[in-house]
Amino acid sequence: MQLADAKNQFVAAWGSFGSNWGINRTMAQIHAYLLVSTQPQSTEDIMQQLSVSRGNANMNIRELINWGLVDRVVVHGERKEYFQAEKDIWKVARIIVRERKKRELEPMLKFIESLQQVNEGGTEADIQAFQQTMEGIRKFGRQTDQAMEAMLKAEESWLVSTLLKLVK
Amino acid sequence: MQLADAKNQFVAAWGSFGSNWGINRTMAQIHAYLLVSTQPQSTEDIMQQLSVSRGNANMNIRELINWGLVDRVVVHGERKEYFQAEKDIWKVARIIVRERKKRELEPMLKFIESLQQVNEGGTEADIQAFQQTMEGIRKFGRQTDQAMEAMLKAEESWLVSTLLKLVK
DNA sequence: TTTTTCTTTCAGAAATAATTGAAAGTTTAG
DNA sequence: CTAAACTTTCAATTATTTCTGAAAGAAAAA
Repeated sequence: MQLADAKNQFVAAWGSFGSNWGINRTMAQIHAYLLVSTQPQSTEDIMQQLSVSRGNANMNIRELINWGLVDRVVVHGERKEYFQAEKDIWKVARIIVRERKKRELEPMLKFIESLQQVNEGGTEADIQAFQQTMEGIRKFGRQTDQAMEAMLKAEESWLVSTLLKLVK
Repeated sequence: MQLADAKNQFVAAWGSFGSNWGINRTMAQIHAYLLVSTQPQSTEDIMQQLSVSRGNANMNIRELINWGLVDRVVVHGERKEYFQAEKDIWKVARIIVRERKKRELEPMLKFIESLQQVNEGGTEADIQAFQQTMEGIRKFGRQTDQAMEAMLKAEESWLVSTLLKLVK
């Protein structure tokens, strides 16, 4: 199999994988493209390789930098900006977990907790049922939060080395 | 706080939370609505409460049943179908993990593995760099897959009780 | 069988999200 | 300072996803 074909397939697949998870296609594709580029790439390179406009490229590169998945790098003697992706997949995963935890999980948990203050507008039993449903979600959310926290602090091998033992 | 308000807020929030994760808004809202309903609800109920069309309601209910998150139930003496959601959040989480693992993670892993067969079209170093990137993703994917497998088999408390120890 | 009740389908419409590209803004070089 | 090189912005356009509602299909009742 040809290297160039494999890279193209990877970029396309990463794009559609991303959109299944609420990440826009172009952002995921740029990330994939930088992951399989050996050299830092310019905006022009990205526009040309992925056939996207300058505005689109700029916006999504910026968002990737924002997440901490991509860095600007200076290429000696060149004026324009170049970009490269973090290649260590474990670091990438940690960044994504950290960001989604902060941006989505934590606000959701606060919200659920605020809903537990219900105290009128229904029978005792109805209120209790609602509170229990919220409590289930809250507990699960807290556990997920703690698990993510653990992952962020743990070593690369945390998952398998400990969980496999657990299953046995 | 009023019970009815809390329920409405929950439905709305769950809908927008879902769309951040690639789940369509109405599907998430129907799920949320059934989660906070004490009685099984009919299609009519759902249409009315969420202000959605019959087609939309039908389609998303079916998809929820497909995932295993919602069941059809027979209400004594009634002809039409009623629906209720699984209320145990841990069961819900397991179902979602199982389905996404099957639908997305496993196919992605197969695909990445297929890309590791690259063997021409670049310098030795370039090919190696690509293969290493793929290997990183593959390893991470395999570990995630195993962790999910562990979760599916483990008890409710698997996350915290074991991972917190790990962090210390 | 015929009617009634309920469920499913799907083409078109509406809503939402992503993208373009030209213009404005910024930075560096001369 | 002025021009050139590069980056950012954003209104308008395009693409994608979701939703509607009427019609067709199915199942139960009469």
